[in-house]
Amino acid sequence: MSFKNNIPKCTQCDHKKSGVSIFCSLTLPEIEDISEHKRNLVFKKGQLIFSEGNQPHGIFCIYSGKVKIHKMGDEGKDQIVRLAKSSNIIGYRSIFNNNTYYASATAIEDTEVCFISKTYITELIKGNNSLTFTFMNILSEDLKRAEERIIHMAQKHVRERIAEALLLLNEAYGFREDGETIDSTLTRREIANIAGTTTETSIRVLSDFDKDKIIQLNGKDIKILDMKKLFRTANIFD
Amino acid sequence: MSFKNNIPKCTQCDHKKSGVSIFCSLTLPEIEDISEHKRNLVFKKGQLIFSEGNQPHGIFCIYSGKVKIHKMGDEGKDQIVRLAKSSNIIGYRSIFNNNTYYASATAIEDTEVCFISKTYITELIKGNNSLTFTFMNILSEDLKRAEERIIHMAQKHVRERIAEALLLLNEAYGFREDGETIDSTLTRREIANIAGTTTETSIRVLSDFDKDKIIQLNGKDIKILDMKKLFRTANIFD
DNA sequence: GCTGTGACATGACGAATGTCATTTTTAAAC
DNA sequence: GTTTAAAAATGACATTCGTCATGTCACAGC
Repeated sequence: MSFKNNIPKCTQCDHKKSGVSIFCSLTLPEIEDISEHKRNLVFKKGQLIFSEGNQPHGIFCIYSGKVKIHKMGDEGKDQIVRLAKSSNIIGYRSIFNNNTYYASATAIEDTEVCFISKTYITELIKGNNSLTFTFMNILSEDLKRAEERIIHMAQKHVRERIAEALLLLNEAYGFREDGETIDSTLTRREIANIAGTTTETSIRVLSDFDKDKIIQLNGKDIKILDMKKLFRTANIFD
Repeated sequence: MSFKNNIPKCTQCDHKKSGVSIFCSLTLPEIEDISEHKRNLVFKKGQLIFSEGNQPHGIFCIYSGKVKIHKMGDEGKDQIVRLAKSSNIIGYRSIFNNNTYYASATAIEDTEVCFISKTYITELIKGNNSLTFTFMNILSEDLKRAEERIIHMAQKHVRERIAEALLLLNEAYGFREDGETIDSTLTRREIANIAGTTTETSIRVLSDFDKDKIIQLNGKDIKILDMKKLFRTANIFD
C-alpha cells in the first residue's frame, strides 16, 4: 500500500462528473467536504484491501482498477462473491451491521482507492435521505443478485455456471477496445472460484467453449465470439 | 386471503412489547400512526402472499405464522431462499430498489400479516434515522447470509447442505415445547428446495441422519438428537 | 544460461448425486 | 369408510464432476 497516486479531489472526479458515483445527488459543498475527509490509497495487483475478520473503519470508493470480493470456504477453497470496478463502493456492508468484514477484497489489477471513515459516512447518511436511499438501493441490488446466485449455484451444472461466470465478468468489466475481448485477465483458477468448481474443470470447460466457437481463448484473454450462445449455455432467463 | 383475524393494534403488538419488532425505536404516537395505516391480512397454509414478477405496494409484517421466500429456478425447480416467522418483515427488498418482486412468499402454515403501504413506509423512513439504520442492518444481514449461502451451495456436498438446511430451519423456527423437535413441518421436497437437491436425495440423506442418530424422524417431525454432530455434519465454522 | 514456481493442460478413475421407475404410506376429500 | 392424490421410501442405473497424477509452458530470479 503506497500513498503515491493520481487521484483528484472529489469535485474533479470523473465518476462524479459522469453520473455513476453514489455521491452524485450531493451538493457541491458536501462533495468538497467529503474530499477534505477522504484518504487516497494505492494497491498493487494482488494486494489485500481489506481482510475477512478484521474491523472495518470506513468504506472504499474505487477510483481506478479492479477488485474481487472473496471469502474462504470452510474447506479452504476461495469463493469470489462479487466483482468491483472503478466508481464502485466496497466494504459498506460491514459498516451497516457493525460486523467484522466477513469477506476480503483483493486488487486484481493496480487499483487506486479513496477511503472514507465510518464516522464521517455515517453522519453524512444521517443528514441525507437521497444518500440513504442510494445505499439501500445498492444493498437491495446486491441482495437480489446474491439470492439469484444461490439458486444458480444450487441448481445449475458446472458448464452453465462457468458460462454465467463469463457473463458476470463481462458485465462487471465490459469489453476491451475491440468490443469482443473481456476486459479482465483472471486466471482459470479465479474463474473456477467464481463458478464454484475446480481449476481443472474450469480449464476443461473453457476449452470446450473454445472448441464450440462460443469463446476464443488466447492466453488469459477471453474473446466472446457468440454472445447468444453463451447466454443459452448459461441457461439464464431473468 | 381473508380479513377475519386476531391481529391487535400495533400499540398492543407482542412483538413490539418484547422488543423484536423493527418499530421498537419509534415513539408511541408514531406507532399509533402506523397502526392507523396498516391493513390486516390472513393467509391459509399454502397461500401465496406475494408473487415473483408482481409490483410491490408495501411491506408485510408477520404477526403470526410462518412464511417461505422462494424463487423458481430457470429449470422450473423451486429454491427456498429465506424463512420468515412472526415479527419478521418480508417484501422490503423490492421496495428499496423499485423492482418487481424477484421472489415469491408463501405461507407454510396459517399466517396473519400486517400490510404497510410503500408510500407510508417510505415517508416514515425519510423522517427517521433509527428506522433507516434498522432497515440497512436487516439488508446487510440478509446480504451476509446470502453470500455465505452462495459459498456453501458452491462448495458443500449434499449431505452437508441438508444438515445446514436443518440448522437453518431450527434457527428460523426454534424448537417445540419438548426442546428437541424442530417447530416446523416442511415436506422432504421443501427441505430439498432449501438445500438445492432433489426430493429423493433429501429423503435418503434424512433417513441416513436418522440411522446415524443425529436426528429422529417421525412423519414430518424432525427431532434433533445430537446438535453437535449435526453441526459437524454441516461442516460450518463461521 | 539454468532453475524453480505457478498457470495451463490432459487422462484415468471413482464417488456423489441426479434420474427414472415402482411401491408403500399418509393425508385429504367425498 | 372409501377413494384419491400427494408424500415418502427404495432400488437400479447413468452422468457429472471432483481427485489425483503427470506433463508442458512461460516467466522471474540468480
